[in-house]
Amino acid sequence: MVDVGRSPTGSPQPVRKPTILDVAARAGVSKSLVSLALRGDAGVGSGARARILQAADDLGYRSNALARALRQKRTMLVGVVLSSLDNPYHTEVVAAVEQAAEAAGLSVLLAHGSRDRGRLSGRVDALLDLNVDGLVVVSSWLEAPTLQAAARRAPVVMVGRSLEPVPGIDSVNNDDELGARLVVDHLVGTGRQRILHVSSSTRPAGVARRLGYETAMRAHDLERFIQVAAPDRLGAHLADHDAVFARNDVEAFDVLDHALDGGLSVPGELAIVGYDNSALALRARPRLTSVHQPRELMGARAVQLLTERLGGRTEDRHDVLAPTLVVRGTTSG
Amino acid sequence: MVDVGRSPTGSPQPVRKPTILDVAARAGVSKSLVSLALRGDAGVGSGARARILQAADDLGYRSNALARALRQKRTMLVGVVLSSLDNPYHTEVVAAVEQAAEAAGLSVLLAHGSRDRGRLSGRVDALLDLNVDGLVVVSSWLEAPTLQAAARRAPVVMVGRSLEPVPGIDSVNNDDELGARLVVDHLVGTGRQRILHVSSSTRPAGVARRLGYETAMRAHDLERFIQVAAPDRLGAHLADHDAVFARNDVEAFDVLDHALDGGLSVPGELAIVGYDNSALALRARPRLTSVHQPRELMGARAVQLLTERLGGRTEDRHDVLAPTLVVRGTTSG
DNA sequence: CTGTTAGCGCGTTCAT
DNA sequence: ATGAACGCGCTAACAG
Repeated sequence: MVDVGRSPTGSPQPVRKPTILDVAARAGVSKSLVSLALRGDAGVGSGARARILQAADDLGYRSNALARALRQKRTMLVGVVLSSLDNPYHTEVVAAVEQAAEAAGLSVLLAHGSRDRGRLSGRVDALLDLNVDGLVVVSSWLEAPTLQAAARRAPVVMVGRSLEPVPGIDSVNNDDELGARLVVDHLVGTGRQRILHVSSSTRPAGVARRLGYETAMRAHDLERFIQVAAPDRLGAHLADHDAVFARNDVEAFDVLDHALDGGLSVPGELAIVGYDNSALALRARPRLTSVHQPRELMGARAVQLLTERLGGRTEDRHDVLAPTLVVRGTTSG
Repeated sequence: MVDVGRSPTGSPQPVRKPTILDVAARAGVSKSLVSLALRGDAGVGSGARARILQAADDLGYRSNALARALRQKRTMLVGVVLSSLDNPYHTEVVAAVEQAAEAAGLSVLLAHGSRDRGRLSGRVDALLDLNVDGLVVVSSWLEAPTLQAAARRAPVVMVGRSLEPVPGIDSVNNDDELGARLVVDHLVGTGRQRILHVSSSTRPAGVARRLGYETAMRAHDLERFIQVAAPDRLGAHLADHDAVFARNDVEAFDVLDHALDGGLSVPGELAIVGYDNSALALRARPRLTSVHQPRELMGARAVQLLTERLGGRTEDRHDVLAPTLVVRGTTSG
């Protein structure tokens, strides 16, 4: 019962992980040949190959990814940084990136850093320290210097809008101004005039959407109303309007909540539109009209841009995809 | 303009990352001393130390985490696997684990694997291949063999319930049976009798909650009603009951949605209770009564169990924390 | 005390 | 099919 490696409780520590040398010894060949065989190199005799595979299997050998990465300088890993686990849209983008990465034979590691600059850039470093082959940023909280420093270590693609375009990093975004215009046009087309724009933050995307709202409202020759406070401080504001265009679904959801609390009928007295068309839009009652960002496409493009960089491209690319409006209960019915 | 390292677009590739040797050369010392100095070893002359730090700074040197991990066999990394990015409760648990890990000086890497066995266990391997010091599993989809194999490589802690306790891995969980009893007692205490339990799945936690429901109902000498289909196939079922206890908040939210669609008043005609007390509970209208799992505590315990294992503990531990009921609008008002 | 040399850790790669 | 060198940082043993 002195069976190290399998204590009564099935403990973890004991067994030193077998290395390539153990496999080589067991198969009676050199470690070089083991390396070749395990990676399916053609020039390995079938006898040796069989013995090697057998030995590796017996020992439960797994090559040490660290050692390999150290030598090859590539990991087939792409890091994804995100600052918000609780905004469904962000996690949906992440899922899309994962899917595209997997299709490209890349493995995704996530690092999450709440909305704190320091922590977040620490997470970026953690990923880069692992020598990820590329980085996808799903957060607008990283500052240009941090991003550029990162880009010096690995290709970086930003999904979503950064404050200013950062030289050296690619981006995939939707056309926020167009999205805002779709919203305003739709609302005006259904007879709304006093359209309030709600945006609690000055995140880049929010700014772009606000500009889009202003432009579109001007085009319709309508008065602009902008509420920059958080939705829960809307107070009696809502009653003065017949529609709200919120910066994103999260805020639209909150606006809806407040409107209903205030006894307003939606969409009767107040129409509400969100942005992102996230899962939240489908949880709202009534269902939330929202601007759809083509996340699958965006995720796929992000990975594509990354692999292009890895392939040698050096010019920056900034893809802008067209959003679409999904009309639901908060503006019709 | 042959300035490699800073192409016109600020390209990434060029500059070979400086190694410890570069720093040593620049400071005119051996690489050993650089290593010592950078890690704050006492026995380094202040002159040398200054020159080394200066050199490192000039070069923007960052030690290669891979090389270090390879040597030291520890990474100060803890991997977190999760199978659902869209269940708020899961991401809340992850956030709690992150916070606790950070407090313990550990850095968290996330791997996400939808609800597919194969993919998920692939993600586990990816993390282990990076030599994470420990693994926290926030998913009930990993099978015992996979978990045990993982535990052979690093300490594994499961947050939440696995089908069977897996020897060799620790766990932190809430008492699902108690949670269910709290729900039933509360409902009965407010005059409900025909309480339907809704559970679309047979995940371990769901099973435990169902058992708890049955036990509690029996204790009250009440008839048990169990609906195992997804909430959207509830049909007219709801009208036959005066309360629903759903397996988790996601399903409770859906039940609420259907009840309202069906013209039932909540909580008047139908009371609804969820489980997890996730962000979703606060998005529902009326607000969802739900069983609170102490996630911060659970996250902290998970990290604690991990560090204990790293410290040498070999007996399994299974922490069970007490849930509490948070009463809100779907059962009162 | 301060600093150096030598070699390890593990897998890949190249010349033989 | 193999030995030797390599990638990069850590560390035990040793010299000044």
